[in-house]
Amino acid sequence: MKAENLRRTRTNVRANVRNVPGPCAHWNDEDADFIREVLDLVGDKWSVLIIGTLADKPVRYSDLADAIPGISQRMLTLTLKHLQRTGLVTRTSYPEVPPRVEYALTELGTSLLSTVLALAAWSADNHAEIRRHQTEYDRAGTVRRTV
Amino acid sequence: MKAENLRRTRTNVRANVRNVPGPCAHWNDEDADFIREVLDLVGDKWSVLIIGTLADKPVRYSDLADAIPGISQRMLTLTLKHLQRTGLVTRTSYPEVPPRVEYALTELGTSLLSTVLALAAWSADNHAEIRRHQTEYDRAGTVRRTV
DNA sequence: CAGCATCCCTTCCGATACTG
DNA sequence: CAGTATCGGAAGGGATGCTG
Repeated sequence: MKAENLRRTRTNVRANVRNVPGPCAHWNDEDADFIREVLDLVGDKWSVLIIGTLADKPVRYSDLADAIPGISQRMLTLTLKHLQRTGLVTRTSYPEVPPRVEYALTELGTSLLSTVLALAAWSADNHAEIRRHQTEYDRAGTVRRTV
Repeated sequence: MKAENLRRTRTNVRANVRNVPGPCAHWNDEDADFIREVLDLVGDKWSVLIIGTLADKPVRYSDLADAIPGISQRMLTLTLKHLQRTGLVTRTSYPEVPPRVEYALTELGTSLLSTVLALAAWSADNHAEIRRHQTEYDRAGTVRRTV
């Protein structure tokens, strides 16, 4: 189990501490793991784009590649497998020549889509304000660039 | 602008194509950029944990470090700066000895929290089913491990 | 058409040491 | 206490070539 490198350092102190303050009022440590699992899935570079593309109909592999700007073959395949494993999409291959494979959202995938749409709406709503903050923050950092 | 390596390859073909199919019924390419920006922010390893910890009261630097299991000093500082730049948290330092610095959610940060809570709820609700799919998927892959 | 395997460069991030 | 600076391993992800 390679527990040998649990040497206590200044970082990551809390692992060895009893009686810690709860991390957050909205979830416990275990919940935090779950949400991070979902965020790792959803926060990756392509998953959300794929889910969005599959939103209302099954799409075949090459059509996905065409529909999603900039995705590489490798990442398309990898992400689809990942989504499949999580139970968000299904893969159906039709024994024809030439071969045809269609990917579709499962019910689970659809339910996640609607949740993600809330985030998309937030993004659209607050995009301008975020930009404002960013440029202001960056401008403040440029003061006295003495070099 | 180093446009020289725009040699058209089999990957990433769409960049050179006119008349492409829209990527998704729920957002256009530009929206996709915004949502990915937010996902990059929120999908990173620590942002959500920090936001959750700041949910109902300002918290000082060292208390954040204690409250969030496993975070390194480097990542705490980095993520806080990132969240600041985006306008989700504020930093207030009190000129005392010893120094005290408190981080707090802005209104923007609070609004994002409530959106993220929806995702947290989804995670909790569907965690068990996701696990089911994962183990089933993995079991299927273990068939005929001939080596 | 629908992938898989390989190479390789970039980014992320934890550990560690040092400062106002 | 609240950071900054630097290093090195691990992971992410694009390009390319090959297969059923």
